[in-house]
Amino acid sequence: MAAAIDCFAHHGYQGASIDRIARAAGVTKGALYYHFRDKEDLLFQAVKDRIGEFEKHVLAEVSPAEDALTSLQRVLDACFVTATASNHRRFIITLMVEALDTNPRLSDTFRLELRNMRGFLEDVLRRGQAAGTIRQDIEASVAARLIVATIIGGEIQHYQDPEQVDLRGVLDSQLRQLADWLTPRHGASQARGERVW
Amino acid sequence: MAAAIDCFAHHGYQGASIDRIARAAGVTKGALYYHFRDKEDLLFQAVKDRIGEFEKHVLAEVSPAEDALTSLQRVLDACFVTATASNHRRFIITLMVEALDTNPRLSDTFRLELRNMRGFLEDVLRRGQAAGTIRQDIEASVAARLIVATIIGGEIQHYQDPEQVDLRGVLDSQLRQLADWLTPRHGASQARGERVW
Amino acid sequence: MAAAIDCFAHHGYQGASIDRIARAAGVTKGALYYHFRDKEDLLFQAVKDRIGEFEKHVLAEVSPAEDALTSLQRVLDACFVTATASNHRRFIITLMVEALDTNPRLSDTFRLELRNMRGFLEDVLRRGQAAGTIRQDIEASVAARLIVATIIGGEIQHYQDPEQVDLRGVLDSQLRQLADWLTPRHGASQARGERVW
Amino acid sequence: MAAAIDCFAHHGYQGASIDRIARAAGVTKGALYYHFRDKEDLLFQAVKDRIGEFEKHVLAEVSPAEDALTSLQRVLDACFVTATASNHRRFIITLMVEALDTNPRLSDTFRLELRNMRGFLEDVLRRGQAAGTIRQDIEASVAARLIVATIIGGEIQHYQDPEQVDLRGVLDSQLRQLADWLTPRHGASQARGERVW
DNA sequence: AATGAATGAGTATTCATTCAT
DNA sequence: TATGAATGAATACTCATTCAT
Repeated sequence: MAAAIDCFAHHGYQGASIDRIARAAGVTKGALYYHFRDKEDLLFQAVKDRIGEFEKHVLAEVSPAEDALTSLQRVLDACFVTATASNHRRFIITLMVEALDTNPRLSDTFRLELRNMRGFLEDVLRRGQAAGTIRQDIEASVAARLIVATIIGGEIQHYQDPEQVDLRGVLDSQLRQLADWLTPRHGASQARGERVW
Repeated sequence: MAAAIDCFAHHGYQGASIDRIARAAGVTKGALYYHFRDKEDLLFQAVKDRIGEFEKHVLAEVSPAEDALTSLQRVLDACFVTATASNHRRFIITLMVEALDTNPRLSDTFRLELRNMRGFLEDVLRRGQAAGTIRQDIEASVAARLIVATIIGGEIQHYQDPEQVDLRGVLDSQLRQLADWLTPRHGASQARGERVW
Repeated sequence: MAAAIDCFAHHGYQGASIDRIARAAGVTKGALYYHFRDKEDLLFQAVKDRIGEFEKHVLAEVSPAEDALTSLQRVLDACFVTATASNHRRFIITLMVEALDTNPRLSDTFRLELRNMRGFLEDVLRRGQAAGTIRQDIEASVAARLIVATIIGGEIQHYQDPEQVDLRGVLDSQLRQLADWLTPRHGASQARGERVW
Repeated sequence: MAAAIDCFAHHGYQGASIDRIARAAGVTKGALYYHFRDKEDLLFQAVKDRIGEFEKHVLAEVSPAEDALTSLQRVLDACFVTATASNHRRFIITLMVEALDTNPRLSDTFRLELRNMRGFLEDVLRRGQAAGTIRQDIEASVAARLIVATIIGGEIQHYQDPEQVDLRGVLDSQLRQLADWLTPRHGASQARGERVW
């Protein structure tokens, strides 16, 4: 399975041949087919495995009690760890893009995962708004989309150009930007309580 | 060529067979091989074509004289147009992710393009800082990375889940966020002129 | 196609590998796949070809004007020729039995062919009855079934055991039996005109 | 073994995978290989089992003392029972045709069985001729071949097209035809004792 | 007596590429 | 310029068989 994830992460679904995966795993193709129904099954098991692991990681780190910005930091840290320690974020991003039009069932899985992630962030932000640590005039769902966008876009830039784009740096600056933007101000529009988002 | 771009955009490089491209183009495989050395050549011509077109589009729209935020809006609009009118942004994003490990030469091309784009945005921001319309305490290069990240991440979320993620909406909210964040404040830290980014 | 028919006739559908057929035909597998969509397509083309040829042969030999028994002889002769000169009857019988449960579409084709053949014989017999050369008390449809049964059964015995079962001899004796049985008698039951079949 | 016979009967030898047989039998492949040397061994045991059972059935039903036509009826009845109650006739016919060229050893077995059957029928007919209930001018061996032919041909038509070809009906009409044909006449040629068969 | 895991040769099929015409 | 036929290597997958346990 580890070998499969590695191959999928680097070559994509179509590019990772069963032959290569088997060789990487040090077994024969027959052995793979004994454990997995077909290539798609292998892929799905791998995807489920990794998504589950990521969600577990996030849920373990983020406690509902704490401050919204701290929670945000925890999520970004989880992304960093799973993106660098294992190659598992890359695995997911590579396959998500490849699946867009080619594999509806896989695409469904990823769509659901991103929805979950946006939903999770939305909750965090709403709790922050209730606690008064997050601006009221920002729509949580819109902000969640922006956060997810920056994470994905940052990761891709990093994979593309590790020399110029340091993932840690991107995530840190992103967090500072978000803190800057999400924290209540003491200016005029805020005082009037208008919702501009 | 249009047929090739379409096939590549939807099925990726590996998934788009010469046969399918030829059929989509209404010619035979032999005809393709008369005009292009091989599949990779076809891909490169397609990529060059589209990247060039996008850059032309942006450069035509953005005039160096105007306000930084207006320029930013122009860039986002260009992204929107090329992402929806043709499928050419999707073509680029799909192939960029697929190429990451599998095609170094193609990956180089995309790396260069993203560097260009970040450089372009950096220039715009720096001009804004010089004109005083953009906060001084933000590092232009870091902000450029964030902008590119949100664009790419927003697009991917949109392709993934068009029902829940409306590209126009994402880009608009992104522009408002950037305006909010990049515009000079009249608070304390700003006054002191510290650079926190 | 000739090579394919030969392979199918001797090894059956499952036993005839594309590899073997291609080698027998002196081309590569790719060439086969250029001309036929898949193995089943190749089989169907072959079956259609041979069934059509057999039917043409029979229809060319049998003129509606002539005596019923002469027509019968012509049909049996056609079976003999196509069973020995080419291997095409064997091809059909082998595949018909193999297809029984495994290939519904092919089985349908064969079902239709046997129905055609029974229908054809029925017509011949009915014309004989109308002309008074065939007993009235025999139901044409039942007799048609018996005739087809003896042909198929005779062929199979011949393929099974060519030393002991000479196809020519079986068909000849069969014709004599049929003549003996189908020709009107001058005995009692016949005089009374009862239909016992 | 029952599961194997069932699988072989429906899918043929090549089409019945060890896996499927094992699953149908509710055991693992390993268990099969403990009891049978290989797939061919399994097949041979199954064939021997069924052929033996059929012969026992026939011999138990047919007593040498009785009338030839009654014996014939008994044989046809045995065919009917073993063809419908179990699927064992079908098993034999399917495999017999498949084995023709592909499995010489199996083909030998079937050749022997058909020879036995023809020999058995020949004996019955000869006894009938000795007793005067069967026409003298028919060669017993030729008639035996015809009888076997009609049985096999009738069965195949029935398996092929159960809606149009009712096995019971075919066998009944066949028996009546045989009775009609084999019974001594009181006409001219018969009186002269010529052998036309 | 039986299992579960594994093997390796084989199967149908695809696909980038070539080439005579 | 373009086609149609062909190639050969690669691909996903199957299956009879083996074997340690």
